[in-house]
Amino acid sequence: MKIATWNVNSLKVRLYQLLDWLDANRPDVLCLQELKMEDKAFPEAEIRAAGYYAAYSGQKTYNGVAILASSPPENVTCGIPGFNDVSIHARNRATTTLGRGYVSPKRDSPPEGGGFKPELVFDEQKRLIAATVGGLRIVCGYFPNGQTPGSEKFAYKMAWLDALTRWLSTEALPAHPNLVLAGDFNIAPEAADTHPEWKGEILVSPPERAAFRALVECGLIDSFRLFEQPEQSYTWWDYRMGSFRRNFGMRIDHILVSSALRNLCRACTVDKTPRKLERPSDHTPVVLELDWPHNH
DNA sequence: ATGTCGATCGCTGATCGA
Repeated sequence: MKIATWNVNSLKVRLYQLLDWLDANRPDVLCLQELKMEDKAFPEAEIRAAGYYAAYSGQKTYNGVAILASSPPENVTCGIPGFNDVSIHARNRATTTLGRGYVSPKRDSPPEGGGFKPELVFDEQKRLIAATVGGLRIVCGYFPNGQTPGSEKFAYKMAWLDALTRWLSTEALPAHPNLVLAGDFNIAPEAADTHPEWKGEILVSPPERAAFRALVECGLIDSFRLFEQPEQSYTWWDYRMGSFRRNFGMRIDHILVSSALRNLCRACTVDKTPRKLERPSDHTPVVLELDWPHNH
């Protein structure tokens, strides 16, 4: 099986690059992030004509994730159980200030007497989709960016990471020992994963890296590091400042595999070619070759 | 550290997020 991940930064803009890439690479599974479109706009016919089935969870302007596969994805679930569907009042404020488009459901007027009433709030950010393809559980994630350490968005990122790790260790991994977690993690796990002169804090801060380690410690392996890799391998370069030309990037897109799959990994590579096209995404695909028959 | 993108609202530019 060939399993890939790519943050396309608008599926509308990148559709023809995506179709070309599918033709050229024929992955069995492709995880997509930052669709930035609602489900009703998803290019179902074009994807199907390219020979792929799709499970998707879209959103206008922000986020949106999909799993494309050469056989129909089964048992599709969206969001992190316990995070997306059971938020408490304390999160309400954070949710409403996370930007345009993240409007919380209307609150009822305060109860008589002004007493505090815990309130359930649905987290609307479409950042996670999971499905079974060829007997493998595929989890596709668009991790929060976090903006800057100390910000409200950073707190959201850390809460999201915590919820993801809990869900994987207590539910998803026990239920699906053969699991792949792929996507835009918005974390460069080690010093080797950023340009040596990188100065920023976000995506590399100690708490984010600790959260990445906690994720790995619940029973996952960074497949990219199972293999010898070129120096300064990155998956994302800022559009500004000629970052791609200077290879001033970061490795923030990852394919993690459960321990049961470790010895089946054959190769993991970054494909820089789409980043060289006209109007590229700022991210480029990562591809894992797994010794796992599609009709397992 | 930010020179670029992409999307929105709604006008052809300002604003936001990354």
